[in-house]
Amino acid sequence: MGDKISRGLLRSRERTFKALSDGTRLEIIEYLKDGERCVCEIIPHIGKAQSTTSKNLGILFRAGILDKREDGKKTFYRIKNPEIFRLMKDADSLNLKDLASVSETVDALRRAIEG
Amino acid sequence: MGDKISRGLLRSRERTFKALSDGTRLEIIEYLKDGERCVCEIIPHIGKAQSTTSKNLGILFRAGILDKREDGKKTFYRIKNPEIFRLMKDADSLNLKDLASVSETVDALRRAIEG
DNA sequence: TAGACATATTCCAATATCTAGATATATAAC
DNA sequence: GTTATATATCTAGATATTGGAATATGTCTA
Repeated sequence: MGDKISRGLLRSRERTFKALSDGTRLEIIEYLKDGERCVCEIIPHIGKAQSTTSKNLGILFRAGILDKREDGKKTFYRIKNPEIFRLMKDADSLNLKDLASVSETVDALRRAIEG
Repeated sequence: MGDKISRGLLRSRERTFKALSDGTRLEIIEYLKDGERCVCEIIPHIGKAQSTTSKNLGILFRAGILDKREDGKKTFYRIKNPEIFRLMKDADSLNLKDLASVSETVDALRRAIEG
């Protein structure tokens, strides 16, 4: 209990969460859920400029979230570690519990009014 | 496979990760690991201005990560849902796997050089 | 070899957001 | 009135996001 957490661990958490705190990058991750895709597919799917998409891919790559493979003139990105999806699921379940408690509150209010 | 993720889910993930993408806020979360603390304890522990700390507490509260309870003239904050620590663990294990692969690489290089 | 293509990278500009501190005010409890 | 806290305003600096344009690299192809 109460163990001091290392600065380094905090900093790497921050880096990870920062990489994930952008909608465009979250969409890229979702798009790669089913397997690797070449940049030429990712760009039109995301619908942003080439430089923008390339920069975001670089951010995810440097954060250790994506991996890449070059084949001829194409580059394919993929999820480096599927554990990232557990992170997503955990985030979702946190958010869903929030929604659930809101809906419980709404239900309670409804009962109070109608009942 | 390939199910379209809802915009709403993406947006709430983004909100969650954004709230977690700041070192000060990560420290607050760590500080609350062992139970609730009043703002009067959190401020000196974090070592930032009162307004700054209060703002960060508000961000975590509005993101659904912290809960609060008022007692007299004091306010106590606590972790709303301990699942948040699973998120932290997941982030750590992603990062540690990265470190592991770096250290494997270093080891391989060392073997190659030293024979 | 010349040229087309895929991608990364860099530079630039515009805009937006974040972070923090300082200060002041509002509220409620003591 | 003092204390604890939240909130708002203002400032200032830092960082992020995007697009555009240009450039560099490397690969494939005619």
